[in-house]
Amino acid sequence: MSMIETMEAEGGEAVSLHQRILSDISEKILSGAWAPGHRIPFEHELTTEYNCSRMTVNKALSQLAKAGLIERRRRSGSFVRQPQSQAAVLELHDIRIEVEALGLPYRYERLARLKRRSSADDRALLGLSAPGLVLSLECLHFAGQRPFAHEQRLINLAAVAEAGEEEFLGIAPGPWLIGRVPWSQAEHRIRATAAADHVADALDIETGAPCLVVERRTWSAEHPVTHVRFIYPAESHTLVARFTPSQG
Amino acid sequence: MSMIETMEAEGGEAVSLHQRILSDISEKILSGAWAPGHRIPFEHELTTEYNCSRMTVNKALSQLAKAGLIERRRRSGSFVRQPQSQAAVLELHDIRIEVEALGLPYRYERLARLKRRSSADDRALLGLSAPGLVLSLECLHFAGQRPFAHEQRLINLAAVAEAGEEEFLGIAPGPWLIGRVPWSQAEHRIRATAAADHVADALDIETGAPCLVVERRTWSAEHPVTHVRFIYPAESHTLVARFTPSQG
DNA sequence: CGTCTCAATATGTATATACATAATTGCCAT
DNA sequence: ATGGCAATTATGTATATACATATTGAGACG
Repeated sequence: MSMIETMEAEGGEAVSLHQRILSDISEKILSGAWAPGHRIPFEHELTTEYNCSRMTVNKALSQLAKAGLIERRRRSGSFVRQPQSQAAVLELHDIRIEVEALGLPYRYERLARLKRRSSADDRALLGLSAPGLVLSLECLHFAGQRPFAHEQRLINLAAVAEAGEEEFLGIAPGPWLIGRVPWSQAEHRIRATAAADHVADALDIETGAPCLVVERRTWSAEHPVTHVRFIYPAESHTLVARFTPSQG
Repeated sequence: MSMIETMEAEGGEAVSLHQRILSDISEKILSGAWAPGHRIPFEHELTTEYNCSRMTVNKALSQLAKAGLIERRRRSGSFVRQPQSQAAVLELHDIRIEVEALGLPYRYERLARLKRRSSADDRALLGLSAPGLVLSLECLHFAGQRPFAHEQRLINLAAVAEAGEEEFLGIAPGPWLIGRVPWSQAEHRIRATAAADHVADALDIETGAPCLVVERRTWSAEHPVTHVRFIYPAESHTLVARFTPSQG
């Protein structure tokens, strides 16, 4: 009776059962169909519902528990946990606007520009699988006399061909892209780091000084568009995000 | 020959094998002993090293892969991924969950606790206008053996009187508050900084080393509830946030 | 000399089974 | 009633096994 059907689980996609259980239950929880506190079916019941072994159900539920969506109690069952995730509103920030909000004159400078075939690093940053042309840019943003942020950017020319003809001397890549490419998804990574020589020079700070790094990847309809890394000298910059719980 | 020894794996703690494999490998990666790109032993080899079945090893490695610490390639093996730990969405994050998602044992320690009348600084941080009682806490969160985050917290006792009776020895203030106080608004500030003496000591890093600072203020129905400042050693931590435009 | 095929290999997913552990239920004796 | 002691139950962890699937590497062939 062993008949491993990794695919085509009764007319579906080519997904593993494990995945299917996971998404089914996540769906029910995130959609609110199963409210916080609700007891989800016992492993035993899911076993018959999905016609699989307890191990499979158990693995999926354990993962949901680790992700914080459910809470498991021996002898009692598994329950939907209360809060829910809060969407972060970190907005695509425009450095010019930030600087001008401080009442300081904004200035932009393009340091370097290079069109090349994507390296493995480039592809990793952009999330590309196949090689192709990319545009690599390095820029500086000033607030008054002082360097405010260092920008290192990759643009996937397969997605935005016209960028290959632009020099980016008079306009920063951010505003240029926003006007041209509708983005459908973005991912931010925020961390602290010690300034490397190269960047420290550009920002006129000491090598090793703490900096805030904001990296952003943007997709347009599943196509990777650009990757950008902003480096701000510490103390000069704070990100602010506000939340209101998405109701209870 | 089945002899499930959930405990006392050759003179150790009462930890599951699964956990032990997870922390062993995480430890090697996070400490740098296994550099990015390094091929970790095949499942087959770990099977003999830990004297267990492949399923157990497989579960642990799959979890590490999901946590982003390693990358698995069929026919080639499993490799340490480049950057560092990531995880942590920019929600109301629970440090315990972050740490456990890395497969490391979580430990919490309260360093200091002080009930006092609010100073001007306290009021500024909490956003209070009138003086009153506050509870000041200092805590440390560990991932395995190493300090993971330093927490400095103020609780407005006018809003949460019961907190004054709690020692916070067995439970961290975050989870304690979440279970008790419905929050209606929160504000995050994120920046980089150089570790001050005091914090560097606690985190076991060098004074002046770059750190990521996450501050959060929380309100419940217009009443300031708490202000907390988490300090993470740089490189050990990255915030990740995903967006999809909310259309308009 | 390139390329095509095939076997070997490491991971991926699933099963059936076994025993451990914690919590609740219910029963029994006091 | 009630305090304590099983029995039951649901989850937790581990094993051995089976087959799927992707990729590498070596050998066959045009």
